[in-house]
Amino acid sequence: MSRIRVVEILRSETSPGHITVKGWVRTKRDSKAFSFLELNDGSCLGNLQIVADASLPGYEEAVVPARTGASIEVEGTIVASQGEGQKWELQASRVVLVGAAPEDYPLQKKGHTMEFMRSIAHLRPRSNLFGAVFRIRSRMAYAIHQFFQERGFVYVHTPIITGSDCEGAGEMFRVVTMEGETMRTGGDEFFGKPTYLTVSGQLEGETFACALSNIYTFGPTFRAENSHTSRHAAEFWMIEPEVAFCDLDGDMALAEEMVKDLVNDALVNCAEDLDFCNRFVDKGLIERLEFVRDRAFERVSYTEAVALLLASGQTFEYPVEYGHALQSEHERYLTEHHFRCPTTVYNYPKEIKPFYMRRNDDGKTVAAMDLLVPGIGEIVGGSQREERLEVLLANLREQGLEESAYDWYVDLRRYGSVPHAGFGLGFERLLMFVTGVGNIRDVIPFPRTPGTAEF
RNA sequence: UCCUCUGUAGCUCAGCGGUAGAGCGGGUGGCUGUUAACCACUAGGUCGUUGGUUCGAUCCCAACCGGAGGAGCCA
Repeated sequence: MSRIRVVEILRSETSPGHITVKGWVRTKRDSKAFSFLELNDGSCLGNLQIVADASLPGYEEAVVPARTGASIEVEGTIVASQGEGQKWELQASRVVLVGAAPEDYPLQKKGHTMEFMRSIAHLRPRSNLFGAVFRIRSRMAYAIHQFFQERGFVYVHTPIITGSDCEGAGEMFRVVTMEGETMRTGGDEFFGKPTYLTVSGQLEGETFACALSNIYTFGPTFRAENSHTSRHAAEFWMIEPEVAFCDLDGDMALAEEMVKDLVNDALVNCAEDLDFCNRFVDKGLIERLEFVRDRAFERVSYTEAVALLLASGQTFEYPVEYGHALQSEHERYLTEHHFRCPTTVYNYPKEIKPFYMRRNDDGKTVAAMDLLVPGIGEIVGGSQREERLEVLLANLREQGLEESAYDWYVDLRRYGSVPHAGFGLGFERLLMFVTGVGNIRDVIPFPRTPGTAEF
């Protein structure tokens, strides 16, 4: 008999009748005459309650040893439950123990700390929270493709191994080939030159935007920063759209629309899992997501933001000063106290931003933007790109960068240059925002952070 | 890289200058259409590592290792 998924049964209006389910035992309650088993197969948060009479053939061999963590296959009839707490239950006619779980199975029927769960990352998806988080992660990945595909964006796979050693977006991991235990470098490089793991697909993405108009990338990104925070990982996923014939306003509008769309998608399609997060992770989660979906985001220029912070009367650990980057505490004040909603800050001083951002007419600022959300900070960083050849070359020189290394990038400005803009959205930061989970390590299946590459 | 906190049973923690306890989990028995079930009994620990102080250290000190939070950097 073919297997039916638990989610289908739990959502069924009428009894699916005689069926087979397969999954893992979450808990079991024995009585003399029968056992209750809670079966979860990962198709949804909820478990299916199974009633197994002690008179079943094979009860001793299959049901008795089917303790928490064991995998089983059960055939039987779905009937309305006599007990409180569930609509349907499975009256078993046959139970097969597929894989036993000894009594040292680490996941107990109690709350565990997130730290402990990280130490058993191979088993934590079997818990309620991590099952929910990773179903949401999957759905959000799908929703991202849907968002862009519906708007005519082309998905581009930019390289993971890159030779651009000064993308300016952070410390990079070096790619080398091994000769036994020694690394082959110098004049004997596999690629003929030093290569690195990408820190951004933006520069390559721009080339495709200047051909296919609207593109996006969605893939792994690597930073070798020695960061020990709840918001940084060495390996994470990033979404980077790039749009030709687009200015900063269009860029900001796209970022805001995207965040709203993804939040809405989660509310609609991950309701049960979000409800769990709302109850056990962050009590205000759903209210906040609905707020983000329904209300317009705030927009302020960097100059206005600085004035606002100076006028706030707040004492900050780092003083607010025009020309300096906004500190975490400043961003937090804006999103969590002043506006109390997602906020886009734009037009930053050119000195604190990279060479490729478009110089504004005031000569002092560039057309950059950061979308900040309460609780997390920057979730999107983007800009209109400098499309004027002479200005771009001047920027390269001003920042002491080797012009020849960016030859192909500069070519975009030599041949049919167009105004264009784009941004990067940290996938995991979005997930933290959507699930309320406070640590990036808990929205990545097997997180890589300094000193940790287990599993 | 810097600052702070932390490391005691499988898990979560308490404790004390004279070598340790609880709850949960595990095991055994009982009971019940149960649902983080309940009741009784029971087994688990060279108190992160290495030095130092001391008659004596799990407890005090130092270094190291691991974990967490914050800062910077950013996504």
